[in-house]
Amino acid sequence: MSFLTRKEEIIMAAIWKLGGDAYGVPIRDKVIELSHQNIVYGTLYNSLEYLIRKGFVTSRKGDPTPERGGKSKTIYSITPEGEIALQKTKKLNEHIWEEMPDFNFGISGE
Amino acid sequence: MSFLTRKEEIIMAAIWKLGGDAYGVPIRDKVIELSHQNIVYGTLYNSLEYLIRKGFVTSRKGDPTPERGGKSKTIYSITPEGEIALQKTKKLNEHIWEEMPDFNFGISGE
DNA sequence: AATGCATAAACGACAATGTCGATAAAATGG
DNA sequence: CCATTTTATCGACATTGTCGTTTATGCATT
Repeated sequence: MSFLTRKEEIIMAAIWKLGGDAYGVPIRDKVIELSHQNIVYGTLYNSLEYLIRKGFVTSRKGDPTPERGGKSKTIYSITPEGEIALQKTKKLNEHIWEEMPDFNFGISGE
Repeated sequence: MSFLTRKEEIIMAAIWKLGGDAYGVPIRDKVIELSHQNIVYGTLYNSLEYLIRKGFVTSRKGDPTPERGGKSKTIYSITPEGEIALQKTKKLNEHIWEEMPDFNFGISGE
């Protein structure tokens, strides 16, 4: 495709809204908040892997200062290429939806 | 997911903009116009199949009055469920992109 | 220091979608 | 009939999406 997939878009937007980099748990929370849909960690980390392969995201190990426990956090950051991809996706969205003729869109009841 | 995928979204939007139903060739043209990306028929018809399975689109054979030749056209139409899916996708887009903090978004040069 | 608990990430198998090139089917004009 | 045009379908393979399970790591309590 060359655009972000829907899932990628949501995940990238989530990281973006978290300031451009964040680790798995808050990313997941934000994805759920944005999409109103659950996402399990397996799915999230897999998708992040795809994004890394494409060069839209990088990852690095975080500080070894966990509050309570757990593996060391992996911080995911959006790359410049990732920003561009996000921007292109935004443009695509706008283009797709502009001047959308309304037949009976959203007027189901009256 | 439960949302339309990116490809599905583009194809649905294309049919929508064509008045709610259309056959393969104009759909393809519209998809290319909307996405600025090529799409081969194999891809298009496959995706249409997925949409049919999901109940977002129906198909029927068109009039047997081709201009020059070709198999009889297959007309694809958006169902009420398809409209709803399209609407949900639109809402999702809006939600994802609202209040998007601009770091240096789109300001690459100066 | 062992055990259990909580947190974070990674694995692995399989399903769903996306992609492309090649092929088939139908109709018309010569 | 045959070549050409138009439309649709097939089939193989790549990429993404999904989920349940497992591993790693550190803190707290005994």
